[in-house]
Amino acid sequence: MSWRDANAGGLSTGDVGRTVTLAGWVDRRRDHGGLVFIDLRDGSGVVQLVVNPENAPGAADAAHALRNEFVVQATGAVVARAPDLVNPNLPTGEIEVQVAELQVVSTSTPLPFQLDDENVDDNVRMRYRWLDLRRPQLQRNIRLRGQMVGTIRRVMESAGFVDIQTPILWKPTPEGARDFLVPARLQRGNFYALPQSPQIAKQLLVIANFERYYQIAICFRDEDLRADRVQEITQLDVELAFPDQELLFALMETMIASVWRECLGVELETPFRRMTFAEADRRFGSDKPDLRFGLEIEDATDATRGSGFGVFAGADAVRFLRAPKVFSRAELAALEEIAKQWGAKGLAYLIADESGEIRSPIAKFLSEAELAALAPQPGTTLLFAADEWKMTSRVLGALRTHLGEELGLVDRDAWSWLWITDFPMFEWDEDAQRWGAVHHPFTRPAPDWVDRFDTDPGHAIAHAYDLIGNGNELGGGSFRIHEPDVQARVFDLLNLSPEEQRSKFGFLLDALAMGAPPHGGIAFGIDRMVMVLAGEPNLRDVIAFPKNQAGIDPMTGAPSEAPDEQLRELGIRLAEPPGKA
RNA sequence: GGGGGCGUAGUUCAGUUGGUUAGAACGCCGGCCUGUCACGCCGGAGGUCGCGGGUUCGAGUCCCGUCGCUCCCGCCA
Repeated sequence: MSWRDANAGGLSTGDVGRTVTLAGWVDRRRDHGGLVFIDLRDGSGVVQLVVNPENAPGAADAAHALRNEFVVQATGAVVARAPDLVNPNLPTGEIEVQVAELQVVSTSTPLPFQLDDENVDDNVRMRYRWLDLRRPQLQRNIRLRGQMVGTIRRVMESAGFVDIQTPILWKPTPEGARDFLVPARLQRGNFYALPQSPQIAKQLLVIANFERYYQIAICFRDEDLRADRVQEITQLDVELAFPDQELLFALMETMIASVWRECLGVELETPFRRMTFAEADRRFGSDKPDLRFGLEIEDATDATRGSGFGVFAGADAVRFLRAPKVFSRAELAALEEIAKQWGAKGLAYLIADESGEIRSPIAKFLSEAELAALAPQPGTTLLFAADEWKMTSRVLGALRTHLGEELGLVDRDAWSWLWITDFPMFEWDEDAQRWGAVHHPFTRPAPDWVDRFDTDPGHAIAHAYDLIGNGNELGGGSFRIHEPDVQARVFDLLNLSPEEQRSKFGFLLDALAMGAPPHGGIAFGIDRMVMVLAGEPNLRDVIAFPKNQAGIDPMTGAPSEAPDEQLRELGIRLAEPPGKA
């Protein structure tokens, strides 16, 4: 006997007259005392079962006892509904199944929350994730994710990339995110680390003559969490020998376009737009601008050089956004809060109301010429940041993103794809008092910087790129250093002593010295890609079994304390009693 | 490490200037119901108001502390 010979959601008027056996979950039961209606749900959708005690008394008895989420098996004839009984809200609403036999396969206790309740606390949902996952929205997200990964694999395979797994137990890395450490029982006192990315492993594979490598890899970072940040992320990791940027970009655009075509039926326009980091910073105050709306940053530094407003006159940069709205006092206060959160000292504004009248606490300090240069149009508010250039970018970039959402400027039907190129290579780390790599220390300088990046690290440009989708950093990569001496010079600049270079990256330097081809690649955040694909604001809703913001899995209770015996075996003694850090 | 928000029934929430027995909806349980599709109608059960302390004749409400969750900043090569 088979459990079923049809899918609930797959039935249509073409099946009328067929006798089918279905199995699935009771989505809802409407018991009229005599007639009982059951919405039967399986992975394909929902269909209405009708149980009539006159035709099937046994089935009717079973039907009265049904509750939500019971698992049932039903056999009956597919019939067309009378025209006045058609349910236009249900894809299978033109038909129903007249039940002849009905079996309860499995019962359910009362549910901790209603599956159709959109607003249940995340932790309750995660605690009972198997229920949460039954909701149509999560079904869609998780199935979309599987479909996306399938598409990616097909595209990568057909382009000649070889899928190679790299170790989960790897070597702790000195730079980058905090490692998840794993005690090594066989080497007491020593630790593996879970990989933050297969970066070095994939470089070694290409050096090993696998000229096109890819992997769907899980990467671990022990950092604080956000709505769009989790500890274990899934990456599409790609590397190729003898790289050509045009080739790589085209391959990745094909991959993305295939995903959007096959998963959403959307044709993306390729090639994607490109912009240098400097241009993105200047126009949008961001290295991941959302181009589904305009609202570009304007520069008033020169116009306010001799301003009567001291803050403007003395600032390294004066830049502003021209928001298409006359904000209220309360709204301006809220915007200033956001600006301050991002590091601004304040948020100067200049309102031109509908009649063109200027309202601004700073207007009285501004000359006619300054006002003319700012050219405020009626019905707008100019929002100013006056600070060091970097801070004005940061603040106005954040405000721009906020206003894009808040004022409904974002075109919801559009897809914004953008390559950002020519990133700076190094960044001065104020705390550590040394240079740090913007991308990672294996990133190659741009061709005209290879010889001199260490003489002017503040201006050196890296051969690195990001792919931005709807304002999200979905992918990032670079060309790598394949010359041991160049790699050593980067390590020197990053203040790694020769001894550290040897102990931490000796194997990489050795490999680079034994016939390393030029190589480069890219990695995409699969989770974020699904998030953008599905239009989900929360990363946890595209992950089957996520953890909460404290890194706890409310379902399993992980992480949990280790028994003393286990710790002894590992040679570990807790310096402090278990608890929060 | 820091800032904002939240914490009342299984779930989502309301709860007035501090005042008698803390409410609603959904869910759950029982009964009725042969065309519903968020079925309907009648009845019922269900609460350590996160926890601890304080003020008060009296605290869900005010004060202090604490814990948890969430969003954000730092951090995330």
